[in-house]
Amino acid sequence: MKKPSSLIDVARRAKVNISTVSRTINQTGKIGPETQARVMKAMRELGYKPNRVARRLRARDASTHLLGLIIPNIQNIFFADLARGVEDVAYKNNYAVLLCNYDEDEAKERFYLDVLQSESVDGIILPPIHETDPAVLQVVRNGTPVVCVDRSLSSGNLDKVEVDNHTGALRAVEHIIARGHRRIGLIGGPADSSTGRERLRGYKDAHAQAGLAVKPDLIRFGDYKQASGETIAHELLSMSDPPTALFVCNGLMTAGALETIAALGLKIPKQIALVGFDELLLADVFNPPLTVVRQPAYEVGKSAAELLLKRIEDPSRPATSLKLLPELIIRKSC
Amino acid sequence: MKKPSSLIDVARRAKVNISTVSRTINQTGKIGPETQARVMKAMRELGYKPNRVARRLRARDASTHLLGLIIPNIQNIFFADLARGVEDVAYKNNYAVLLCNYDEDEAKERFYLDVLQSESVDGIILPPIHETDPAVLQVVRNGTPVVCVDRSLSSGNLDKVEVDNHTGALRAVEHIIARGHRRIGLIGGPADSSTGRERLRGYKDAHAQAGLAVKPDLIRFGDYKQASGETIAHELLSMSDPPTALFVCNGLMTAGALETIAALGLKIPKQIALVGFDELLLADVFNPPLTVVRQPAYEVGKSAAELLLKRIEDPSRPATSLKLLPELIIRKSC
DNA sequence: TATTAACGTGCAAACGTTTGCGCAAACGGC
DNA sequence: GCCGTTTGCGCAAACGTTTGCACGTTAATA
Repeated sequence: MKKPSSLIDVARRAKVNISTVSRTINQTGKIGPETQARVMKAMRELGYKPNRVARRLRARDASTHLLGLIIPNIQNIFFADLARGVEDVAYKNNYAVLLCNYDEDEAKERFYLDVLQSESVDGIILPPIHETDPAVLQVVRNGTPVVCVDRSLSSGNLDKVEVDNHTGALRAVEHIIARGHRRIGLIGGPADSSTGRERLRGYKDAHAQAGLAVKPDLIRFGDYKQASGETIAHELLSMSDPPTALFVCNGLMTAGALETIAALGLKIPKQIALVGFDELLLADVFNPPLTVVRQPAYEVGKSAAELLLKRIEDPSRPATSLKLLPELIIRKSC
Repeated sequence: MKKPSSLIDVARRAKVNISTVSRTINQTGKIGPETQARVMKAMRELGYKPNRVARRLRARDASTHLLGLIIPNIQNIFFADLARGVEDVAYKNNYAVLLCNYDEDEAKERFYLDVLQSESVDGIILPPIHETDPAVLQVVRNGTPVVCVDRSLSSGNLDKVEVDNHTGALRAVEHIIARGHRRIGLIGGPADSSTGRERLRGYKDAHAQAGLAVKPDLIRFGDYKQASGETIAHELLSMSDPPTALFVCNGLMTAGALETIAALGLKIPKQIALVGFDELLLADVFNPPLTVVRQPAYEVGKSAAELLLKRIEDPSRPATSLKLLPELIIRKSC
């Protein structure tokens, strides 16, 4: 392992003190122009790159240009898009992002939370695993800037950016009802997640608005993974009096439900109509094209990163809460 | 920002020297059992977490339990799966991974390469942006363990794990030919990428085997993004004598090509047959179900991480080169 | 011309670890 | 009972930065 050059090497070569080198790099303090030139030259010649580790160790208050992003599952396109959003604004501002994948596993979330704090990142972006997440609260109390995305945390007034899940689900189910359906199956998110609950609320409110009773046996809760969409769709569709339409609460479960529908040989939308949450890669060229609620995933990530950067700059600013509107894209599946 | 407890705090509370604390944590050196117990107790009481930054600063040779992963595009499901593979083995071995997204942008790749070195990660996994990538070579010369995935680097004998792109493409095009097609359009990868070239070679070899001439005007090179699949498919399909089948060299471009086919109102496979590289989320429930070459993306990531861990442990071990076989999944689109 | 202020730079401490060295006490073999 | 080894632990240096303080020089003000 060849040792990279350090401040000391540069200082020696430029015949100045290391503090002078440090100051020219960071543009802090007054340095004479010719000294500055000498230092720059030495840096170029040595190919000097500041050591981020040492920098972070020393300046635990100063900005260390590292962000943490903890997401449930990178294979879920929603989070991939979100990650891209934070990545892009981070890069524009010369920040790097440490991306962790916790797979909805609480132990793993803790592990990564520890790692991120221990790496002394400037701030963390994450969807809390559930609404009272003590580990996250602890991090907040430690003073690390945190912004919640997608799901919210009940306590603490944090910066957060979410999607308006209630409205999204409401519009979707309104649309389903307008199409004449009366028995609408719900493949929901986890009951203890804010997204799952909000979407459920939208589902119920749409029923109430239309004067329809909700039938509890048509409501099931999945875990946002493909397999659960598949099995729940199967349960629902093999009822003696099955629903005529399905509202599926995320993209992966929608794919699962589609598997089941295909396996059962059902025709969409005639035999079973379907509206999904999340835009999918082939949704618009699917047969039939899928009616979905598109979440502005990229924008969520982007806004969250911008908020986090602002908070890092000014830790005392009041917490901002953004709620982005999803868009109902009406195609042919319902 | 509440200051977390350090070795010093623990040492004070346990009434020992900090070196003793360090040694009990790392199980290095002989420590008496009762001292050890006292230290453990103090650590528990203070909720002590070692500071990874300080640790890395000090022990630039010792293992710091941080891996770097640089990928072209997290929104490409292939890389998401790959990332999951490395993530999983990293987590099992108590490593965290710093995930960076360079979007096929050379400047961004440099930036992240610098960051990772500057963070003194234990090792880096990446698909080189092209075959002679000086920035990567420089990192290797510095002594940082590197394993290449997906794409290879011409020089240097590095650990690498790739997919057998030639065989994958060969089987795919053999299949297309066996279905009776003679004019096969290729929507290829970038000409300067090893994957693009290998898949092209498979395409050509399949033609040669069948005694078919390859028609240069049926061969186009995309950039692995959806838009290029869309435009190239359009070019190809609006020729006066268009191809009867398309071989599309990655998943995103396949989605793009499907957009065009849908827009043109062409029937698959009667009017245009199609085989894609990469398994897609809805491929098997698509209408018709898509014939694809499935790349073992997760396994690539997994193997790469395992290789990297081995190399970190024993830097002098001979370089291993793995080539994983893709699988042709024959469905209905060709 | 004398007093200040500003400027440019160096010195050294601090961040939280790991680790080579040293030393006292305990121990074993003769 | 003496010497050499082992055991258990402390001391202090080192990793590469940033930054408060001090100090000499020059320029501005009275």
